[in-house]
Amino acid sequence: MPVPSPSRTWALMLSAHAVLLAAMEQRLKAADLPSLEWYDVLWALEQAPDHRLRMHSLAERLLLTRFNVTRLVDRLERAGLVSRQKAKDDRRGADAVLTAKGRALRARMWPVYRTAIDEIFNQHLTAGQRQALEGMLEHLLQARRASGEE
Amino acid sequence: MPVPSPSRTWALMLSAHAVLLAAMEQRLKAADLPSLEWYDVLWALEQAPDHRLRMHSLAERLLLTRFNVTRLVDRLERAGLVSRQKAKDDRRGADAVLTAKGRALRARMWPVYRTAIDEIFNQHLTAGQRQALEGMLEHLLQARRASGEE
DNA sequence: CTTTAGTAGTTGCACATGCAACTAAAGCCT
DNA sequence: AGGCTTTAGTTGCATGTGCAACTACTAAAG
Repeated sequence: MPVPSPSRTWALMLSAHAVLLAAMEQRLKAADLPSLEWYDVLWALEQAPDHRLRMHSLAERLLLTRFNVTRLVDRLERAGLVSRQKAKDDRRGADAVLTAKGRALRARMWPVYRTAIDEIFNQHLTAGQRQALEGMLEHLLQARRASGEE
Repeated sequence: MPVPSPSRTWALMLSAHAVLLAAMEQRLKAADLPSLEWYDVLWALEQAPDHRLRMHSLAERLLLTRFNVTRLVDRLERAGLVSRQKAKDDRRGADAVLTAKGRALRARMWPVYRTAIDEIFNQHLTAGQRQALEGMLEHLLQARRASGEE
């Protein structure tokens, strides 16, 4: 007769993620801004050299599948926030490139997102707790990476 | 000129969630079992008195919207894992009721899920870390609840 | 070269989700 | 009782996601 409750800690992690993320999204929506997913794309591109990334490395950074990124970029392109350009060195490839409008939108999103992170997340933890949490999460991620590349 | 990286801790939380959850789902799929979402429904019902729950309280427990639960239960019902029964006391209401088949499936899923939680999550943290983590997550959730019910 | 294998990205189709509108039944209020 | 509001749950429609199959190109092997 197993105790069938999944590890309490893991269950809490799932709940906390769901609740906090929903709260974040709500903040953005209330400010008439697009989703966190769009923010992630814009931010990934803004950080990238020349504000451009190959589709597959964008997928890797965002932890999404290639075909999902294809369509995510479709949407951002329709909204004029990024544009697609054929890669020079490999004629199969395409870069997603941040547009001026995309940069401007990200700049408008960031203060809202930042405030939400502070109020929903950071503010409720001490610096020591945040550091401990980072350590744990990084360790978990690293363990996963190690087991994935066998 | 804001530093536009979202809080590193928060970003790590998002990444870790995505990566660990994907790993969990993969384990289930590799064992030819349905998703965690289905597990959650089955487990919520198994814990409930009489193995039944009103649709809206199921939604609340699973942190899903009502209409999403409607269709989630549709799918589980089609698979014979739960059945719907009109509530007696309130003729608008409906209960989702766990079937024998549903119980059996959850029993088959649990060992796989449990192992995955151990190997992907628990094993990489000390008991002290898990406890600290639980404390933080609970505190965050509680802060959210407090701010939600104003 | 030219065949074969692999990689980058997209697309068709089936399925899942979000939102607003809907039906049906309670619950109030006078 | 009759009407107004609220609550439970479902559904239509537009949008998003997952998987396998596809096109176009590159790279490797003979």
